Amino acid sequence: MKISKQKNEKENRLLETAFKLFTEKGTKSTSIQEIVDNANVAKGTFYLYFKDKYEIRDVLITKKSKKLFLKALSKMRKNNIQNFPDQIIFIIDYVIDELVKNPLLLKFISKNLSWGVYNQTIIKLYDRPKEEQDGLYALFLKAVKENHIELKNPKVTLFMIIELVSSTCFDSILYQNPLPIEEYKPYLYDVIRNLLK
Amino acid sequence: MKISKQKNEKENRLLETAFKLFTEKGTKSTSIQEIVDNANVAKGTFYLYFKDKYEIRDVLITKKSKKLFLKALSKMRKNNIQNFPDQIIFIIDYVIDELVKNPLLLKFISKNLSWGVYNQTIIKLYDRPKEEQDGLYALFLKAVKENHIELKNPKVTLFMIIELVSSTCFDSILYQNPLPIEEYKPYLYDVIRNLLK
Amino acid sequence: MKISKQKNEKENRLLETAFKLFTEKGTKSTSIQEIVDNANVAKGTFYLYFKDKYEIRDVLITKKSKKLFLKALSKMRKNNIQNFPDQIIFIIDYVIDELVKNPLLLKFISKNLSWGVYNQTIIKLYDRPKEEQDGLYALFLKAVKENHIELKNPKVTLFMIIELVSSTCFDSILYQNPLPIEEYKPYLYDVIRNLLK
Amino acid sequence: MKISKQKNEKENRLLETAFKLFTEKGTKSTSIQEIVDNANVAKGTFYLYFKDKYEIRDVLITKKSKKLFLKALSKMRKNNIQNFPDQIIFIIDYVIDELVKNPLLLKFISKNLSWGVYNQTIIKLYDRPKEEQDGLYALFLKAVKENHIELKNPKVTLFMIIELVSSTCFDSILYQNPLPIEEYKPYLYDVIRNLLK
DNA sequence: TATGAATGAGGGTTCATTCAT
DNA sequence: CATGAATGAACCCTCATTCAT
Repeated sequence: MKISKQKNEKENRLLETAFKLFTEKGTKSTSIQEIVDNANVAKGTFYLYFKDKYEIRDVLITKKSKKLFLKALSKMRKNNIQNFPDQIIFIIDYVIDELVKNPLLLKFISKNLSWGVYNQTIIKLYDRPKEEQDGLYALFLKAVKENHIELKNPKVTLFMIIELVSSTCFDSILYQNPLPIEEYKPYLYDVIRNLLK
Repeated sequence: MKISKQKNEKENRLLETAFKLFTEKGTKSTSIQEIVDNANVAKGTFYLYFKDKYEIRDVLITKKSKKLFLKALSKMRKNNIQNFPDQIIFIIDYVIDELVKNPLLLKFISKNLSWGVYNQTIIKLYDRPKEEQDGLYALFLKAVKENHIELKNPKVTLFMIIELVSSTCFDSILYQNPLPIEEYKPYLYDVIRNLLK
Repeated sequence: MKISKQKNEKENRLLETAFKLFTEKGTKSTSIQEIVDNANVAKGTFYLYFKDKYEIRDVLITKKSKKLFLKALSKMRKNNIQNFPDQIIFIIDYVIDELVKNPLLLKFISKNLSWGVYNQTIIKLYDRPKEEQDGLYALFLKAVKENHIELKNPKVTLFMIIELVSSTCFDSILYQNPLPIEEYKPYLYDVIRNLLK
Repeated sequence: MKISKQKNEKENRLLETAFKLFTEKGTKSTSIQEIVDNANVAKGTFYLYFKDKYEIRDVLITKKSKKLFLKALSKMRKNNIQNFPDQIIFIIDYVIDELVKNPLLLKFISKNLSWGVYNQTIIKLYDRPKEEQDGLYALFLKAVKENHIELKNPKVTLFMIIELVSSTCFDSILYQNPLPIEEYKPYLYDVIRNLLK
């Protein structure tokens, strides 16, 4: 038990250090040497846990994203929001606010994902056998049905929403382009509500 | 004159070779050595024209994009399309079709641009003093006015359109996700027409 | 007793696994990690039985060679061959045939021994105090005497035979160079019979 | 011209240094780092001339062997030896004496070639289009014919001679086993003369 | 005996950049 | 303008060996 604790501790230290460095200076220009130096771990130890720099990056993206969405979902349930478009907006709003608070995370995600890939990451996030019923896409579908909303193609709609939000908010939060995020939100939510009609 | 032709010829050979290699094997794993070898040029010559690998990459993105949009605009004018939303859709449709024909270009652009950056690239494309009146944003504004279209914030609208198109079409063309591009187009154009009301 | 059986079992598992990997991918590119993984044994356990990778290799060469020659000798005795040169040829022929059947073993031996070293390995094979009378060299000497064969220097003759056989047969079996082994044998045996006159 | 001289100089310095280190401590335990350090050359320079450690080793073996045999042939011609077996013995004797004087070279060759491979290296040594008539095998054949010597299969005979000489002399020179080389020579030359009858 | 997490020296390789020609 | 040999920092990765459990 003590051993497995230590083991976990090293892995965590590597993950946290890598995240810090990746956000500060980008994945490409962070060397494994730097990661292990800052994590106070031997070089070989890195390879005990991760195949290479890109594996630790992917683990980080998945972990961080999962955490973010789980928090959003749980908050939404607590707030007892019933109306479907309101639920969607709530989740988006929550995630945006989190990213505003944590621009490093935003930068990290944005720098490591090309167009469209985040979409797949997020949708697949919960698609594990046991939790499938709770997967993001499954939840979306279920909610669409229950709220008697008619969409020509719900999958396409979800896809467009995720892409629109992620690609535009990145600019808005980090560069206030075309508007600061709080001013941009009304336009964005307007379009989303339109998409859900 | 012959000399400056030759000079230009070397630069062009470097650009074309770099483009070919970047699309085939990615920017990162293309070395300057490979570029100059394939361009039949000495290594030092590369540095006469470009600061480093990333400068030549940026020059390429801008050149290729500019060419693409200029062709789209010129085609649109020839076709004498008057109605404003039709004009927008025509340009988008033309660009998408070009990228479908040339997926290497699409892949190159997508792999070298993170969220939101393409947007800025495109908008700034023509924002040089002399051509400002013909800049993409300027053209958009002028057309909005002339067609008596009322948009709360035209800049935001243009921004959302570009981001939505670019981020979703990448997935659709390359991976048929969520739908093959031809099936996806109707949904996309529908949303765009809605945005322009 | 059960314990010592288990101990022996682990050692044997290590030996067999190492042999398999060494023949498949070479000694140098087989790591101790691979050996212990395939033997289902912990890494530390390896060091309980062998000093390093090269010790286990040497143990293997000796064990495998010893087994081969013991089998050849026992077969020869069963066949009741009396004439001395016939005995020598029989043993050589038997060993060659075994190596033809098992080219991995041949490759393993050939890749791990440089010129002349195999000779010493073989000659010393039985030179342990108690068995000296049965050592290869002792046997050879005894047989020379008993058959009233006159050799200027029996040791030199045995040495030349072993070297000639081992160095030429390797090429012949594995690469059919200068001839396939079955066509080469007559030339080889001819020379050996000449050496024994 | 000055450049190509300098270029050649670096390559030669690398070759000589590598040879020295390889003979002193073996190919495997000589690192490229050591080679370039001792040659006063940057690490990258090594890769300008050789793919890896094993390419420089092979270049060395071929160069050194070629030199050795060319010297032997030229000496033989000067000495005007006519009788064929005497010619063969002369060449072997010359090469043996050279290796006795230069045991490092012998060790280097012996440590880097497994059974039978040297044979091929030597035979192919001069088999280039223009010199084919002077190739070792061609020379052997021509001489066999001219001296009206009848051999069942000259290629096999040459093969056996080379292997017998190389594999036994290594032991004899370096370890005086089974006899010091000068005492061993008569036995060896006896067998060779027998082979050539 | 047996384990296997941790180590870190050491090796091979790449490549952007410089500079003398 | 053009060259390309030379550089050497930087990187990734492997693996034999140790040692606390």
